[in-house]
Amino acid sequence: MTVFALADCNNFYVSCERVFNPKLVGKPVIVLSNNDGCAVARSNEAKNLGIKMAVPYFKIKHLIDGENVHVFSSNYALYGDMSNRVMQTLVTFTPVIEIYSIDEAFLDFTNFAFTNLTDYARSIQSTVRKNTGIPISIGIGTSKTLAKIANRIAKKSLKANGVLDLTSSTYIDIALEQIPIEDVWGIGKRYAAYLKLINIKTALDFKYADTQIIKKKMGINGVRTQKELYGESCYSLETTPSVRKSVAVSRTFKTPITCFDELSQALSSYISRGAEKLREQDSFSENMTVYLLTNRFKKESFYYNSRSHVFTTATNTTPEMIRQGKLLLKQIFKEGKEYKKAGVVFSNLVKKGCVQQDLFSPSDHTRSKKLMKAIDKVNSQMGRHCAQYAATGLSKKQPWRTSFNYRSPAYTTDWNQLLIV
DNA sequence: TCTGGGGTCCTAGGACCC
DNA sequence: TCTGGGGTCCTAGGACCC
Repeated sequence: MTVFALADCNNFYVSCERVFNPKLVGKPVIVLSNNDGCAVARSNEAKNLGIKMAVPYFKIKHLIDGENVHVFSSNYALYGDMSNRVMQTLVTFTPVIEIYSIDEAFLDFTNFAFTNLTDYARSIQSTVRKNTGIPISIGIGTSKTLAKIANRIAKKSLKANGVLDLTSSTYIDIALEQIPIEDVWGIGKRYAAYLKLINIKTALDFKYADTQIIKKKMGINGVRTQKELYGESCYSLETTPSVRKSVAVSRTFKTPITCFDELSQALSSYISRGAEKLREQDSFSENMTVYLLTNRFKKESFYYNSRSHVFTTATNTTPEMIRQGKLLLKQIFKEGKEYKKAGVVFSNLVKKGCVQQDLFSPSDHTRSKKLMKAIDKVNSQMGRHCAQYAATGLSKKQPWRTSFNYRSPAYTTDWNQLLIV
């Protein structure tokens, strides 16, 4: 039988801010999404004030001012680096680990037969805290879904205090009864709404529900989730990070754009970033999709359109992609609209060495490959936007640039922003 | 006034093949 | 009058995750 532990950082982005700013401990703190749009991380104190996940900033402004909530813009350089530190510590406790997201990892405890798992988890918890300053919770179960549920309870229950071992079958059903159906891993808003209609309200209801009904409505994954609640593991640990099957870059603009040239600059910079990501993982793209849209909250005037291009030979060369991207943009751009967001998706990715060449127009990419390599090197040594394409615009004050008005310093990744004590 | 970004997988249906 | 069966591949859309 498998045994998995899920280690999950508590209110991760907020905890990262607190490590370098201890005055924030015990106070309500939130971290906002791009353009300071929505609350994407909340301290427990902020949650207790009723600030919900992903709520727009402008809707809670009164609360923030009234209750003295500390507000931060997203600081991805800091969170990414802190995440690495946490993961590096976790690896020292078991080499069999799946880094599931920026703040979560599954650990394989399967062969820890002579270990008290709760004690072991507590020592992981305290070591991570000591090494990084980040508080984590750990849930243990015989399937990933049960480990997730154990983690959820570990976080909320005072008695569990951050660690819960749910491998003993005696307690599983008691735990499942406390879990609302929408909190089960794999069951989102849509399925939860349906399940409640047919009187499946908790994880326990789901476990003992008619499998045929689940299969019909939710397909094979619904059945898997049900099995996982029985403790039968259907999702194994993915220990080797898999290469991406698609790469996307998109941004919402701070202020709407009406002008084609500005839109084209924004899109060119997203394509440029996407091409960099492709080169980072040695992938080439066969298919590029460009899309744009107006404010999705103004339903009456909403406009969305997209167009794709298939490259004869898969590529990751920025200028070639920008050229095609602009052609696609021209096809979907409509005069007089107020655009709020644009993006690009690269799909049908091919690994280096597997790119199908064109028999009738064989091309030599040696020069462009050298150029891309040189540009990537400059940018990695001198900073991301050091060398860029003119198509992305030369002005620093483009209206489409994402704003971060409350961003903390990059304490751990920039010599000029070190914490001064 | 103001509302994020980046992914994965599954399924149904259409086109096509023999 | 009466029109089969089995299979693959691709795509769009819908669901989910963080």
